[in-house]
Amino acid sequence: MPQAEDASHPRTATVGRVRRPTMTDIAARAGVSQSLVSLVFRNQPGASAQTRERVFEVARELGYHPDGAAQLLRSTRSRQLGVLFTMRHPHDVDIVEALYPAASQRGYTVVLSAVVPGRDDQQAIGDLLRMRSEAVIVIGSGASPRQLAAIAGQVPVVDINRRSRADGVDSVRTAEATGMRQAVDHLAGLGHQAITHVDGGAMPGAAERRRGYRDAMRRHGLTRNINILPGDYTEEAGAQAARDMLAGDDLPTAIIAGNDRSAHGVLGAFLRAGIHVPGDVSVVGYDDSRLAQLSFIDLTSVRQDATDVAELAVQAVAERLDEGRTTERDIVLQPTLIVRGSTGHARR
Amino acid sequence: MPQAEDASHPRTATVGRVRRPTMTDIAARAGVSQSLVSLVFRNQPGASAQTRERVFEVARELGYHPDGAAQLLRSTRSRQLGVLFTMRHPHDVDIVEALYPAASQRGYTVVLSAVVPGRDDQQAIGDLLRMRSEAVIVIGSGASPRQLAAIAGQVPVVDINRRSRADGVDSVRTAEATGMRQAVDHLAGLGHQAITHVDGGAMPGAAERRRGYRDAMRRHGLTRNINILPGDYTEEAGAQAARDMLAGDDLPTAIIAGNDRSAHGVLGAFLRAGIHVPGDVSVVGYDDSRLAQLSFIDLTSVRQDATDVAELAVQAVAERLDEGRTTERDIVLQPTLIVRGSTGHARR
DNA sequence: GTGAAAGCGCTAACAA
DNA sequence: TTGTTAGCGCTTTCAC
Repeated sequence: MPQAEDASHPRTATVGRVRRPTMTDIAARAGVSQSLVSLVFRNQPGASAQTRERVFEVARELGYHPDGAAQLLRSTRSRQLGVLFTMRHPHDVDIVEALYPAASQRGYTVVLSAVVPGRDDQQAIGDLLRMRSEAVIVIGSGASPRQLAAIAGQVPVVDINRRSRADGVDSVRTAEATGMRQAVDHLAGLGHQAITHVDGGAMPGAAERRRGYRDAMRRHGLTRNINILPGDYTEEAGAQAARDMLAGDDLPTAIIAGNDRSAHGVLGAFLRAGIHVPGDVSVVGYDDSRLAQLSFIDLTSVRQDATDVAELAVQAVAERLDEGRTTERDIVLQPTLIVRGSTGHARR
Repeated sequence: MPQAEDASHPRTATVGRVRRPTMTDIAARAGVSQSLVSLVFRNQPGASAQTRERVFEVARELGYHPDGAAQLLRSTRSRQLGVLFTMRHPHDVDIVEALYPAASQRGYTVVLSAVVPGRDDQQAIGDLLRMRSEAVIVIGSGASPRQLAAIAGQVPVVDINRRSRADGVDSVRTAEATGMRQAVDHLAGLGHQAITHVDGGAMPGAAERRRGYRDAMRRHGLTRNINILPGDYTEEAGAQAARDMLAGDDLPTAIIAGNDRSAHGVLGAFLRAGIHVPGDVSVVGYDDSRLAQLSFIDLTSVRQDATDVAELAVQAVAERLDEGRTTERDIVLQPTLIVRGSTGHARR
């Protein structure tokens, strides 16, 4: 965790940056004390309207920007929430976007740290802690329970879309089983029996969705029709699964993909092969991301509301930070099936 | 710019966070001075191997994380590059990802700030400056030249995918005209004459692509076939344009979309309508993003290499920060047409 | 309504 | 090889 840094790029350099104006500069120019300037910016009582105006005016003249490092250093609280994310999944992006207003509502600020090829969870989390994040919100990352537990020892952690199996880690997720049941119910109601699931492998929530699919199929007496194809939440996995189905002689009448991206791949591969959706095969996605909502995709999908997820995640964090909760919470949302044009009556 | 903050969420709170271990804590426990600990972490010469080891050991015991705020405050340089981005466009995401290694190569670190609904460029930039970003890299944002020029007065700014029209702002972009010419050449070579362009409206690079399309068409003696449909780089705009074409009686034999997302919409709407690509109509995208590369989309696209763009952007910044360049640079990359399965001989 | 002063956790120059 | 010292730009008492 503590790691020596590369010393080849010195922090002090010859060229570097010019000095930015400070509160002291403003104070000098406005003819007041630096502490008064601080007070004004913090909107605290104790300065005359005239002084306030003068301070703002000088600040504007000087092009002043508050120095976050100094604020952070001096303050006991940072009120910053660290967000760990990848930019791969549209639904994750929706959650990140929704976190801004959710955090802001409770007086928190968001700090982003991306996991990208060549920059793993560990580094991304390190950055977040270095920046004094008071909590870490993890969105669909590959961080292990062990890793998360280690962070949770330092700051509250919320794992999104995955049941937390680590001590001190809260989780916000949807009732995957319910979502899958809704999907299967919907399809069964349309007369489908041969319903195949393209799963998400080891991705967050995939195991629960798989289980939910199995249970729902059994409940409908479709045990013998249970069919799970391996996938990983990507378009290519969905497309590959679709091609495999086409290559076999057992094309199901309906497919439930592990997520929307996978469904997109299934849809694309089918359309290319001249298979009509939903005429020949019905397709259901999961997440109800932007992708599902596109008019030419028009995908029936299990909706996980990004706004709700974001708000509950921030709430979980706030409960720990502001209200002193110390026990784990596993927050489960109820998903809703959004029926669109990719599902219809079973063929024949 | 200088703005009073909301005082309702105090920086100091009752519950908040526990104290994190500091260098002083490590020093005390390891029986050395705090400055020696600092020296060890900075990997500077002047500490015995034994001391180093002891310091690291204690740090691990204590779960020490360096305090970025303090480092930042104390250091003359932050070596942080602020990146302004939205998460909407796959190509932008590719650039963000590529910026990490590019920055790291030159000893810089990346700080992200997202523009999302309800959080405009101004706020996102403010955050970046507050965090002591030494430069701002702007990716396909809606920030006005005026805004960018204002920031450029404080720190170097690189505008990606858009020709900088602001003082002190560098830009990194591809030769849009060349890209469009390659696309038109390719299509003309396949016998296409009725080549329509679905443009990107006011989006970055769209005007140049439009112009490039017109010029290329003229060069091929296809002036009378010039046809530009309004768009905005989104799937829905592409889909709408496709539907409009289908509704008319003038379906072109080829379409060049403003970007891959738009092409995706065109493709989707056509496929839905039973139009075969490339049998009936050829489609070309722009960006060569992940989307274009998907096997079931397989889109011929004008490639803008994200890695190159990222490296040149960081280079431009480094030239200003480390080498003292003060004049503007407009860096133009040559794009390459990547031919895939969405283009073929003109019908009839 | 205003100012002086202390100190957040570090870096960096200097002394020992 | 190690320790001392002085801030970085702010927030936050506590005096005036």
